[in-house]
Amino acid sequence: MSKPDKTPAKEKFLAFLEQKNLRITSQRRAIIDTVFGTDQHFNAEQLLEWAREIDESVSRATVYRTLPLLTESGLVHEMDFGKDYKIYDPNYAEHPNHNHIICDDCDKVVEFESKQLDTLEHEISQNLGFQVKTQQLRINASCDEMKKLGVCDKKDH
Amino acid sequence: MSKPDKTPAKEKFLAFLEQKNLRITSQRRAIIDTVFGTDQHFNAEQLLEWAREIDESVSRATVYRTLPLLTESGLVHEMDFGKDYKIYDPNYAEHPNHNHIICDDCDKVVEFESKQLDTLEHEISQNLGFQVKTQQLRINASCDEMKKLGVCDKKDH
DNA sequence: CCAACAAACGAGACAGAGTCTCAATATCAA
DNA sequence: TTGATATTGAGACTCTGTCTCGTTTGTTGG
Repeated sequence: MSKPDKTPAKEKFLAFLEQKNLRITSQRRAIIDTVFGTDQHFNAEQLLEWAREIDESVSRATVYRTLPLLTESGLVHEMDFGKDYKIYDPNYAEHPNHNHIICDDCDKVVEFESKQLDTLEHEISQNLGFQVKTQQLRINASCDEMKKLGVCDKKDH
Repeated sequence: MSKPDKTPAKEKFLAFLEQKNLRITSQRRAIIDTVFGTDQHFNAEQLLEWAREIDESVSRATVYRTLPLLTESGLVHEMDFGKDYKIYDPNYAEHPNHNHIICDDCDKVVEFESKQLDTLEHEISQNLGFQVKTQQLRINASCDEMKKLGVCDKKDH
């Protein structure tokens, strides 16, 4: 549930703010506590909702202003999969360069890393004359197998 | 410039419409002629603009209504890369399952296919208990090497 | 502790992509 | 030709995200 080195990310981000001469406001605290207090992916609207549970005064604008700082710090990863899919990953520092499988049936997002895949991508890119900067692989799939094991939690909607 | 079997896609789509008991209107004709008359990627707004050159009466709503039909037919592929990156590929039937390298410097989009990559993706997914339905790999890169060869057309903006 | 400056704030206007409604129109089979 | 109905355009609307502006709040130096 709670990982042993979960708090440091928060400290790192506070240091990041200080280093950039940015102020630590109560609203930012609420946002930071939310982000680094969860293991889940989230989108901007969810973050707003959660942060408001800590500090009701947090506004939409502040959330949108803080998200770029979080990604800039390298501690949170932004994944822009298009409409309804712009989500943020608070565990990026621990698992950079991971890929995503999205279950079309239950919207579950599963992450994985593959050195083999990374290598292949770099190889191909280099052959085409490109230097990889970032990559984003998304696989849409169905997880019938997993349902049997109760891992795929089918939502009713 | 013009590929030898470019027209068939248009015929296929007309057949697709007929099969679904959908009507062939002048607006749809304009859109179809545009889509299957280009090799380029495009977004909804560009398609609207181009189609209006053929038939000025084409509306935004009709473009947005027709795009799902085009993707449903399997002849056009939608790639939702998020903000400003939802683009459509009219050559999908000829090159399914291809991947994209986007040059961050010049916005050029280069496509590639890799059997090795596909196989690896399927392998990994299967190991995690998923059946791949669609996949989308986007690599953001810089193409300094290509610039020398004049392949990367740096835009001024 | 206070003052003052700048950073950060919230509210709400705005922007862009896309969806939806509805009355009018066009297609196509009979 | 006609009639049932699919399709249309205009524009209202939604949603995500950005921007402005007047106010508030951190921070630093005194």
